Amino acid sequence: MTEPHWDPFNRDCPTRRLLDRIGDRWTVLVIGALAEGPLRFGELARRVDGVSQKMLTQTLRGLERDGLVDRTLYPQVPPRVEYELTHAGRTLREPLGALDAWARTHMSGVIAAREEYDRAV
Amino acid sequence: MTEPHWDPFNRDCPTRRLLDRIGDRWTVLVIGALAEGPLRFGELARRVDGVSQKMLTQTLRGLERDGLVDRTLYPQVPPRVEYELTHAGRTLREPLGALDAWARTHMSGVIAAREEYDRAV
DNA sequence: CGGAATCCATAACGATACTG
DNA sequence: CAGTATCGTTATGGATTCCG
Repeated sequence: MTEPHWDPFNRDCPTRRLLDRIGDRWTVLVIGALAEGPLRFGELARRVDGVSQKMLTQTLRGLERDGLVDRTLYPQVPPRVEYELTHAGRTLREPLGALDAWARTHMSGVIAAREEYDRAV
Repeated sequence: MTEPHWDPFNRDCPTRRLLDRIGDRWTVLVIGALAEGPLRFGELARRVDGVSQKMLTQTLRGLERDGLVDRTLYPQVPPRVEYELTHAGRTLREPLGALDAWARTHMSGVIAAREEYDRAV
């Protein structure tokens, strides 16, 4: 049986492009916060603990640009802006959920290994 | 039906810790290169196109520290060093493979959306 | 309320040179 | 071969201020 493998070998493979896209501190977290449904800007800011206004805006713009998030402006005063995952964005929930499941079951072991390693050094 | 969701809401959740771990330019690519079996340092460097010696070393040290990669030194001259995924490291192949599958099917659409968005601006 | 614009600190990374 | 050490650059993100 051949093990599954993905192709990280050349600079322009889809995997690298995806990593360039979601490999920052906030993108995955914002998608996670939007996984259950639309949220306003301020709600998002409160849910994703620690994100600054600037980074939240920047992250959302990037996701919008890539067709993963829809932005809806309700022209009121004060303005109301809602963000929600597009269809494409929703398809990301599954693989990201798998990654999260891995984190929940294995991450404590990783932390333990790390502390063990640091003691040895 | 409640949608599956993962918890990105507080700073210390496992998901954030995982993202801190694999959310750099090279870690996921190195795991991918090791997915099929052990490799020597030089082989890894050639496969992960564009990685510098420094970053490859640094990435491998981090993975070793976290118990995801084993390092075996064969005391010869010149030295031979082999890296391979640990059991924990191998369990990461599946969720990362799912992410890669997503990239292969959706990434071209993402790129297209991006170019469309940039034309509009 | 939901940003945009600016400034600044640091972390991430790459290139190069050297070594057991 | 498989690193380590150092340096310089760029990317990233945080804090602050201002605005419709």
